[in-house]
Amino acid sequence: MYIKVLVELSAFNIDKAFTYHVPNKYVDQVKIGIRVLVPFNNQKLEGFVLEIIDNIDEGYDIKDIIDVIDSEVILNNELLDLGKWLSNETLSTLISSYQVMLPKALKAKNGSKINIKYSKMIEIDNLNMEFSDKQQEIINKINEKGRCLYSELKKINSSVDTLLKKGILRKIEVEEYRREKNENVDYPIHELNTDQKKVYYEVVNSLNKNINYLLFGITGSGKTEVYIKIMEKVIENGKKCLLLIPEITLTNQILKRIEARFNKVAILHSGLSDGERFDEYRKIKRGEVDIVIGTRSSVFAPLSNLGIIIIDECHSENFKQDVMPRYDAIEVSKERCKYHDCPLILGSATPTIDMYARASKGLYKLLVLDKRAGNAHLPKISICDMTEEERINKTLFSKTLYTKIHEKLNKNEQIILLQNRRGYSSTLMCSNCGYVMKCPNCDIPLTYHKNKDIMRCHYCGYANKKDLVCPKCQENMKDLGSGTEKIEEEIHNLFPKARVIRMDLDTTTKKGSHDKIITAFKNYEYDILLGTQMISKGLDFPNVTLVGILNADTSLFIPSYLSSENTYSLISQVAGRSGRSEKEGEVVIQTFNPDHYAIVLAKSNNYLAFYEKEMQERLFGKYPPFFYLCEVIIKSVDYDFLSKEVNKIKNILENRQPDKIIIGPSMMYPFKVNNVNRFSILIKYKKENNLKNNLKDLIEHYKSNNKIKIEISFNPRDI
DNA sequence: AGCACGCCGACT
DNA sequence: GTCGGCGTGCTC
Repeated sequence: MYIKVLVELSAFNIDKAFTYHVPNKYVDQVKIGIRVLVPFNNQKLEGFVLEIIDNIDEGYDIKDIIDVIDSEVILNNELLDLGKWLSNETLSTLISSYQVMLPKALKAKNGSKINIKYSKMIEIDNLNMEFSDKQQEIINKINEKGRCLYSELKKINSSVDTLLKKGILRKIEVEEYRREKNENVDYPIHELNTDQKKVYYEVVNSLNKNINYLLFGITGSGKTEVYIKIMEKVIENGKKCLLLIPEITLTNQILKRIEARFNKVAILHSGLSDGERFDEYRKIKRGEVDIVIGTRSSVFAPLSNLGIIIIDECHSENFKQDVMPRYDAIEVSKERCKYHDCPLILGSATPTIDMYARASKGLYKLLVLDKRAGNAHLPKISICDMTEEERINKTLFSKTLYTKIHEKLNKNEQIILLQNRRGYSSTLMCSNCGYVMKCPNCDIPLTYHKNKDIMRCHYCGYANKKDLVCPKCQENMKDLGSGTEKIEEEIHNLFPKARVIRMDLDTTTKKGSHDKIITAFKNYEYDILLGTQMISKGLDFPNVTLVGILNADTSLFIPSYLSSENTYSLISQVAGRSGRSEKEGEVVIQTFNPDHYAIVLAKSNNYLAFYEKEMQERLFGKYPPFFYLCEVIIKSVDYDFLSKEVNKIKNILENRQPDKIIIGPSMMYPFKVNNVNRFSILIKYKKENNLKNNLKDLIEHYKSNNKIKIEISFNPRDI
């Protein structure tokens, strides 16, 4: 018996199945889709069995496999095919496509061991004697439940050991799932209103059809309740549901709500430990859950009879992965729904222009919820012109916002403040010559972290002590910019009695810290929640009546064709956190560009007008949805060699694709990450016209050159 | 990717 | 003389 094995290394020049011989003692255990250990170029590597063949005609010196790793199939037929589709679709290595679908415990990676956790349980083996009172107590306890944890019995009294020795009891090992279940919280079940019912019936009446829906529902319109009712119906039909959300901030919130309604739920996100994720994955694979909730990569969850995929906050750029394989979970979902012949729902209060355009063309079926559910109303939004407004003590707070915050604090209502830090990190700069401290590995300024008093690189994690004086001119280094930490300080000064909690990258690194912050704020242990982007989506705090956007312009000035879309979306989303119950909500937007259409139209909540205006801009700038984009990323440690090659590559592409607009090569930002220099070439096109084949040729050409790496990103969401 | 082989400089 | 720097080639 011979097998074709795809080994764990991800490089284009070895991204193919190698042939191995299976010794007789392993023949019964080898199946397609399991992992085996093989010798490979003086190494021991793990790999996936892709094919079984009886005889071979190659002239290689074929080696024996060393070991069989799995007894159960890791990659079933759907996943095997999906991986092939994915690597072809994203021009990634096949092995990277398989690896991304699996939890760490099941990836092909020699030497990584993540085990199943067992607990020691005690059962009754043979009752053949008289017992003392103490012994009887143990026996009764076990009889109650059938089996008991050894550690618990031991706590009652130690006669459990005697009974074990005598063969009255026996010890068995039982698989345990590590994630502790949330204590059940009661969530009110809402009756669907007329609009919600319309959406519900539309979907439920075609559950066995492969339709892609775009659910355009304003913030607070009750999308989640509609999802829940639809999922109930899917489960009633004996099928499983997959619910994707953009980031882990939201997982616990939505998990609690879903677990209050359904028993069998699994969750997958990066905040879980490797062991926990392994356990959740096994539950899913064994068919023990009806619903999987998770972030991007859970789109590959091994549900065998999928009945629906719902992608909440589908406008989020988090659904696109920005390392190889550069896939879009929305496109993968479409593929999986096609396979399972079931619907896909893309839900958002602010669909991307691209999505809405598809809906207008009939590629997505549009569903609309344009009123807030219950007695809630949309908040009153006011724009605060920072070029005119008086500021309090030279802080970032305008008089308007300052006054409103005081008002709300006095009424015991809560406040959310958004510090949109993107592209605006706080660093130290020389007050004389403008010198800033940069990362030695990546060419970006280091960010100053006041709580630890260090400078840190947000890309590679490099950290160093801060320079007290400028190394060039010996002047003092000054704190520049306004990270959340600095604003927190300002709030303390301006509102000394207010209880403030901060939520950003720094305060949420620890496991479970997201949830702690959100829960504490929800329980009114704090008056003000200060945070970055991560507080903008999905959170539901009934007592919040004021949202302040401290600087709405930062996202507007990012040099990206998506900057208006992202600004509109961010403002609408964060504004949507205000006034979610009976109390009237307010929003204050501080901006230096009070006339910009993204801000003006976000204020009036006029998505359609924004869509029309933005479509004109996109047409003018030759951007999606009028043109497709493809980014060719070229990396090398060797700068001189790289800069020569990127120009060659541009010329090759221009010669082969005269029908396309080719921009660049340009230096990526940041240019250097971990000492690797990066250029990109942007391709704009209307028709594919052999583009993929030409890019494949390019990869083929450079695959044996290990000085240069090429990666392709179709429909990039970060340029 | 990562290991061996091979060819050149500077050290016990 | 040898240790070790990294350029090149190859992996069933």
